[in-house]
Order: sequence, then structure tokens, then C-alpha cells
Amino acid sequence: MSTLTRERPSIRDVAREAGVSASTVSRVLNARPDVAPATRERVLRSIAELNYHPDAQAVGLSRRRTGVVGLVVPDVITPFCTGVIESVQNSLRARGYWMLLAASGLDTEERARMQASLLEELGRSRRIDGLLVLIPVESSLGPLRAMAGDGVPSVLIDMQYNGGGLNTIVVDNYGGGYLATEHLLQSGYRDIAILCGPHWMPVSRDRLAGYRAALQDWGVPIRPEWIVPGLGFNEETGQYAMRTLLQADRRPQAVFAASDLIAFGAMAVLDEVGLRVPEDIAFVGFDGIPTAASFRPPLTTVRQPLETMGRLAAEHLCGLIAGETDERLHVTVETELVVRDSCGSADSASRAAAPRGLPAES
Amino acid sequence: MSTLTRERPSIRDVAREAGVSASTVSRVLNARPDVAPATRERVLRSIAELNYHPDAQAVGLSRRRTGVVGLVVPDVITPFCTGVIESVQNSLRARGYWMLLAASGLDTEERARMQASLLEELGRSRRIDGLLVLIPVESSLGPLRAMAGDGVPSVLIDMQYNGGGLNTIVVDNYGGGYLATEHLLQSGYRDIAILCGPHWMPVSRDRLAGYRAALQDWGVPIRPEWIVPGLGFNEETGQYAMRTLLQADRRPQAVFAASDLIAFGAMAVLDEVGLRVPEDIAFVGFDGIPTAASFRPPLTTVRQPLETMGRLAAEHLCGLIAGETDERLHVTVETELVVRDSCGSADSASRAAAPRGLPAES
DNA sequence: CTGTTAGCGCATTCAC
DNA sequence: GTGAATGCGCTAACAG
Repeated sequence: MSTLTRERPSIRDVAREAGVSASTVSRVLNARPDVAPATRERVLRSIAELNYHPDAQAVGLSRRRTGVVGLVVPDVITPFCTGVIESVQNSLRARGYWMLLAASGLDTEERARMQASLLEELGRSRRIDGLLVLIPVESSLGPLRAMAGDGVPSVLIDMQYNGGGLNTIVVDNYGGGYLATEHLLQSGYRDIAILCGPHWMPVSRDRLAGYRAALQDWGVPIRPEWIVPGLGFNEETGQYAMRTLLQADRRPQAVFAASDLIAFGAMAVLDEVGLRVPEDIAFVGFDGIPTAASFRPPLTTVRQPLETMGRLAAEHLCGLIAGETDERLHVTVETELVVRDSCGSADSASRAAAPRGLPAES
Repeated sequence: MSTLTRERPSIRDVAREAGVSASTVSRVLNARPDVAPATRERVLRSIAELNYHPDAQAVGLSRRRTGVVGLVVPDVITPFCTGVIESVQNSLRARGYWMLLAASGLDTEERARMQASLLEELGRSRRIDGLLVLIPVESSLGPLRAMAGDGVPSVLIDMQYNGGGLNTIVVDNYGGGYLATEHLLQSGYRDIAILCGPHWMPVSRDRLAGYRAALQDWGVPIRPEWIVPGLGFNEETGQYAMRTLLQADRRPQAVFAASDLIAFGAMAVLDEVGLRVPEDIAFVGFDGIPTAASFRPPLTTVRQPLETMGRLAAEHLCGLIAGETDERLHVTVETELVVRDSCGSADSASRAAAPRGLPAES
């Protein structure tokens, strides 16, 4: 290497420079009150002169903490995940923690198993002080409990299993599915299809259950061919599902998509085929991502409180790490229906029922 | 705590259990060849029995490396950033590194300064082995060079300053801006506006410069009121900018948006006002995010090779960390025009020029 | 108030 | 092949 790698100053160098012992420097660094003002001044000056920065690894080894929190997510690119990541990132930094981010994959059950090994590696190596897991798979629960026993606390977000002893934040996906479907029913539609996420994911099953319940409550029969499973929550999934749905014996009047991206993909297919939203088929999405508002037509959707979820999780975890609390967290957050133009109304051919959009006369 | 926190086994516990010294266990752990097969077996068995996992902090302190790479980004939620994050994450994991992610903020110049302090904290504390910075601000260059001197290599992505001595991957934003504008010109439009990103970001200025150059090359005069600055790259920015643009003396025939999200926001405003795309105003976006394909109409855009950028950056950084290379990286990646339906053609009122969309007869 | 002494958990010389 | 000693950079308990 041509680069000259000068030696980093250690706490001892500072001590020598200031004419004190390393312990005193340590006291100054940690803002301990029992240091004479004059001494403190001298030490601080030496620190500045040498441009000294404590070694986080050494501090961690000694204090038995790292100042790092792990966040394991299915992916780092779908809006649902990025929303939570953003929220967690902000909360963590506000608390002075760094965020170690790892993606476990979502596509197949195989890759889901990878999550467990990620957790093992992260937790057992004492690389992090605590762990946040977004949409944990069931096989992760064991390792997570073991880690808790080893003193590494965790909070699980959007966790649908029996979390016995673990801290969990769950979204009422059942309620959200019910909400979406009910809105379509109230808008006058009866022939309602659902484009699901992966059936092996509890969040998908819960939204589907909500859909079923709403239809049942309204006495509307359920048509299996209108329940289309997906491989993920992205546009591609939506395209594929919509193509499948269009091959059904009868075309539905309305569609509940298990994610906004699925709705986008599905609506793109309709465009190609010459069907219009909401005139020919009404749509409700799920997630409440920003782009849903800009979409044309603006997408009615069920918003998940991503910011709240991330913040609650991060803050509770920090509390556990800091020993400020012992409580088990077990909250359920509710979804919220955001009505836009994509649902129209079965009664009229126009968008009379839509709260946003063009004035009637223009 | 009700949870029993059993003590983690250390390398000494394993040594005692196996009847060897700690050094030998260390040799086994690091797959050194000079250990008798029988001894190795015994040690491995003890490791398994005690469920021993090396302490990453201690290993790091001793070996002077952490196995962690820092990634500093403007945000973790806009598609441009998430695309790079995803790519970096994958490459890093393939190489066995963990990713520490930090967001510096994008909105104001003030928050940009925060980037420098993030870098300081990260680099000087020996918390990471190397650093990736997405869209570095100029004030970060000093700290970055200092870190390089201290043996912490870095690679800067989408970096537009004189990077003297630093490793950089730059996108040809000028070329991309030219490409987008040229496409609109070729489609027959002459009245072309641009919705920019923040003027204080070099990427914004470069795209604008490309826009200007294309117009000049075609002998089309530039109207300052059609150059609308933005505060960011999101939908909100697009909405605000479009409203501003609609107040100009004359309405342009086409718009080049500095990001796909800006285009989305702008098109939503047009929808509210009763103007249609591309019939009334044609659109070209920038980024090439997945949703651009699902948008209605499908958005013509300039795709950035996010995956390539992230991968190149991560792999070169890993090479530097591992000492496999000394080379300065200094590559420029090109953008690519993706033609869809949002541009139409000035010659016809219909979408005759669009490669995708409805068949003419339907 | 401050210095001395011991670790934290591991890797790395050196001997044997 | 293997073990004993030493150090990575810092904090913490104990003296004084």
C-alpha cells in the first residue's frame, strides 16, 4: 500500500500526553463527575490534539455491549419493508444506536429458513445488543427465545404466531382485509375477487380470512376461482395474478389486492386489456404507500401504520437493552381505510362516490 | 429479570472441556492446518456440546477487523436508494460482511452536513472495515480521505466532485438528462420543461445540464420559467413543481422529470386539473423504478443501473479491505432510455408512436 | 480526586 | 502439534 497508515492513538497515548493515567482519561470520556475540572480540561485538550477517538470494539468488549441493533427484514426494497426500516433507523439513531441490516429473502420457504441462520449468526456472536425482526418465520422463534435467554432481547414486528414470551407488534391484517372487502361491499359490489400474497405467509392468510369473513357477514357466496394466490407482494405478482383472474369463468366487479404493488401490477394488465378502473373493475389495495396517492386513478387502500410499528419496536427494544423496562410488549396496531378514486361505486357508471378527483362539471 | 441469563461459554471453557489449551481451540476455529486430526475432532465436539460461538467483538479487537461495512445513504425509502441498498446488501453478504446502514437525510443542506459527522463517528471508531457512501456531500470528502489514511477504505457512489484519490462510481447524469430530452425532441416536442431535483445536489445540476445541452444542440431556446427546482425527488416534490409549472405564461408540451417519483406526483396533479398524458403533456422520468412500468400510462424513463453500481462498489470495497487490490476505482456507468407510453408523439393526437399499449383497433 | 491492578475474549508470537 | 505468555484498547474495582 502506498497509503501511509499512521497508528491510531490509544487511550494510553492520551493519558501520557495529558500526564494522567488511562483511567482518568476513561472517566473524562464517560463524563464521570469525579474528575477535577482542571484535569478534565487538560485531558480534553490532549484528546483534541491527538484527534483521539475511542475504539468502539474495545469499549464494547469491556462494557459488554456494542451499541448496535440488528434489523432482519424480508427485503429492503418493497415499500412495506422500507417504511419500517426508515422508522426503525430514525428511532435507533435518536437513541444513539447503529443499525445492522440484513435481508432474509421472501420468495420461497427455503429462503425463509435462512432467516433463522441469520439470527443465529447475529445473536450468538454478540455482535448486537438487541434484535428487531420484521415478519419472522416460525422457525426463527426458537433461536429468538434462546437469544433472549442469553440476554439479547428482541422485538418481532408483524408476527402472527403464538409468540409465547417474545415481544411482538402485530398488525390486524384480518381487520384490514375485512375493512377493504367491506368497503367494496358498501360501494355496492358483490362479485369481489382477492389477489393474495404468498399463502405460506400468515399475513397473507389473515388478510384472506378478513376477506372471507366480510363476504360471509354480508351473505355473499365465496368463489374459489376468485381467490388468487401470489408468490410475493410486488407488481409482477399482481400482473400474473390478474392474468389468471381474467381467465376465470366470470369476471369480478371488484378486486381486493393484498398489497398496493399487486394492485399496480394488476391494473397495468387491465390497461393492456382495455378494461378501466373503476368503471369496469374497482380496486382496493393494501399498505398505503405514497405512490398509491399519485396513481391513476388514485388507489383506495388500507394503510398500515409503518412509522408507528417501527418506532414502537425500536423504542421498546432500546428500553429492554438499557434495562429501563422488563415488560413484555404485545400490541396490535390497527389499519386504516384510505378512500380514493379506484373504487367508484357500483350504482353509477361515473365516479360519483369518489371523494377526490375531478369536479363533476369539468 | 425473570429470564435466566446463563453465561456464554468462552474459548477457555471449550479448551477445558476438550482438555487442550485455548490456543489450540483458536487454531481449530480458524481452520489452521497444524492441528492433529484427533485433537481437532475433540475440540469440535466440545464446541458443539457447549454451543460455543466466538465473540465477534473480541475477534475483531484482536484481529483488528470487524467484518462490518458501513453504508451511508441519503434515505432508505426512495427507490433509487433502496435499489442500491439491496444490491450492496446482497454483494456484501455473499462476501461474508455485515452491513451497517445509516441515513444522513436529503432535504436540506444542513442535514447533508450530518453526513460528515456520521462518517466521522463510523470511521474513527473502528466500528467498520470499510465504507460505502451514496451521493456524498462535498464536506464528506475530507473525512473520507482521512479515513483512507487511517486504513479504512471507502467507495463513493454517484459522486460528482473531484474525487482526488478516492474510489468513485459515477452515473452519467448529464448523459441521462440529454437522453431524456433528446427523446422528447425526437418525438417532435419543442416546448419542454424540466422538473429538477434540489439544485444544490450535483446529480440534479448534471441532469439539468444535459437537458440544456440537448435543447441547445437542437437549436431550441431555453425558457427559465420551464426550469422548476425541487426540494427532493419524491412525489410531493413533483406535485409542487407541477403546480408551479402550470402557472407559467405558456404550458409546455412535454416534461422531463428528474425522477420517476417526481413524474408520478406531477402526473397526479395533471389528472386533477383535467390534463392527459401524453395527449396534453408528454412525460419522461428518471430512475427506471419498477412501478414506472405499471403506471398509467406506462412511464418512459431513463434507467440507472442501480444493481451494477451497488455490486461494483461493494466488490471493490471488499477487495480493498481484503488487501486483494490497491487500485483506484473510477468508473462511470451509463444510463439507458426505456421507452413506454408516456411520451406519445407530437405528430399525432393518439399514441401511435408508443411501442406498448392498446392495439390500434381496440 | 486519581493511579494501580485486573480482566473482557480472542489471536498470536514464541518455546517445547 | 501443542501450551504458555503477551497484547488488542478499554472499563471497573479497589486503594490511597
